[in-house]
Amino acid sequence: MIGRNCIVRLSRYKNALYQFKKLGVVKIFSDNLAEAVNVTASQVRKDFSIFGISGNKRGGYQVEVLIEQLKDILGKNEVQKAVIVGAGNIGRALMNYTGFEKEGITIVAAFDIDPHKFNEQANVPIFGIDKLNSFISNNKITIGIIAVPAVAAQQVLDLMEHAGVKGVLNFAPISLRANNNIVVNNINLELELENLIYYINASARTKE
Amino acid sequence: MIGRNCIVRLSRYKNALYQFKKLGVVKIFSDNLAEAVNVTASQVRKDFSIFGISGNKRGGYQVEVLIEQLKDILGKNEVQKAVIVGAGNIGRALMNYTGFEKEGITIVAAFDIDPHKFNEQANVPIFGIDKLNSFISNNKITIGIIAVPAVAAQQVLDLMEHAGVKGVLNFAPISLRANNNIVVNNINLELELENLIYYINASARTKE
DNA sequence: CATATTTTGTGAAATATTTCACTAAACAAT
DNA sequence: ATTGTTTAGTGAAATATTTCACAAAATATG
Ligand SMILES: NC(=O)c1ccc[n+]([C@@H]2O[C@H](COP(=O)([O-])OP(=O)(O)OC[C@H]3O[C@@H](n4cnc5c(N)ncnc54)[C@H](O)[C@@H]3O)[C@@H](O)[C@H]2O)c1
Ligand SMILES: NC(=O)c1ccc[n+]([C@@H]2O[C@H](COP(=O)([O-])OP(=O)(O)OC[C@H]3O[C@@H](n4cnc5c(N)ncnc54)[C@H](O)[C@@H]3O)[C@@H](O)[C@H]2O)c1
Repeated sequence: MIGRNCIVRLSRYKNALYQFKKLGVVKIFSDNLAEAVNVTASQVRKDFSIFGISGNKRGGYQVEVLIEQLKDILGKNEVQKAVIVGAGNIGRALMNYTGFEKEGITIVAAFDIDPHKFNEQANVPIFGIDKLNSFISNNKITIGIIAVPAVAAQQVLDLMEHAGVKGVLNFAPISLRANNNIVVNNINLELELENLIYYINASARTKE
Repeated sequence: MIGRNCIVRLSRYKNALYQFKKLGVVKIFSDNLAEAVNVTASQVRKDFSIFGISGNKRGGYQVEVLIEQLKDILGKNEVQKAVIVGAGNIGRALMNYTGFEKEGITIVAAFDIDPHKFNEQANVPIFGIDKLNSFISNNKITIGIIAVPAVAAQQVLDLMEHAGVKGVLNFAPISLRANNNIVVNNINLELELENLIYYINASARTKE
């Protein structure tokens, strides 16, 4: 199985390629991409070779072709539907965000336990949590986003898993238990800040 | 220099330890922690050995002591002050979040370019971006959070860097250029979802 | 008190990841 | 055509990370 960092780099290459494309760049070399993504040129070539992506010696890679190949590997050639559970601060920020659409990800509905939050007419409708199971199976939703308080997160994950969700992005700062038929990625902002603080201090220490 | 994954694990150990402490657990063994964090017991011990954390053979580690040692390594024994730039969806979600305080991180102010967003009386006051520089230096802020649109992100980073911020958490989905006197951690949610999609598909492929 | 058991701490071994370095293809220049 | 230059592709080497496995310490047991 291919490591997460490698897949993250593929996403970064793709993003960099979008920028290059916007600037009118048509062909690109491994070292241009390397610089844009802050890795070595051989890393770029090795990553590509793992996935059988090839360019032309002395001619580099065609930007458009490369984007398509990366999108293909990353499973971006069909629109992905996601639901959010928890229409609080984070949940609403995500619902209002328009940037996922251009990445082929649509947030189709949200669910909450608090009736004050319900709003079936909103752009992203907010339903009661009791509707989650049928909504997911009727609409073949594969992605769930957990944006509820930590205490409720495991229970929401269990609901999602049972309903047939295949992957979960979890914002609650606790580690969740899941079967291995479901993929869970955690966004833990406390941890990210903590991590930042470590490296700030580490870098201050090195400088003395 | 010690890799990010190792530091991330330290944070996870600490979080797991808080849970154990809450349950009244006083001493703990490497395999308990390993299970809680989903790594091997020797990984736990190796991590600890890197930082000179030691327990007692057959007696394991004292939960309270271990928490303090980890907090110390992670630089959590003093309160850290952070500012947000960009009082939009994400910026406001972070301002309203009370969970950072218990981690010793205080969001002391936010800054925006749009006068409609200004609110100097709010719990977390929102000022004009022109006040950023003096606020950071007067208040010795070390952490900046970028929550502005991608096009403005580099410019905000430059302002922060110039003002003396040492570490930045960036929510804009682009790669930023910084000197190496400043640490930048990126939270790229598009990328995280993309990554999730890759592994969902990969796991579907494996199962056939 | 002696013996058995548990669990740490850590070199060594095993894996995984990244970088090196070189071959060969593609193209340009003459 | 010939020669030179550039750059992809890739095994091999170098590094980094994780796991193994075992000696030594701490504690329990009889
Ligand atoms: N807001 C942030 O900036 C931030 C930062 C870091 C982490 N987080 C984490 O993200 C999660 C959400 O944070 P938030 O600030 O949006 O919280 P919030 O309290 O604003 O929103 C949580 C929402 O979840 C709903 N909810 C609670 N239990 C539920 C259940 N069982 N089923 C369905 N809905 C339920 C609540 O009604 C509420 O609307 C939390 O775990 C938090 O720790 C948030
Ligand atoms: N909202 C989300 O869920 C979400 C998800 C993924 C990524 N992001 C990223 O996070 C960032 C913020 O997203 P958002 O949804 O909060 O955007 P938003 O448009 O709601 O808010 C951006 C804020 O930044 C302010 N701003 C713009 N230029 C500025 C400048 N030069 N100086 C100071 N303030 C400035 C705007 O006035 C606005 O208040 C974006 O880069 C976005 O791509 C957001």
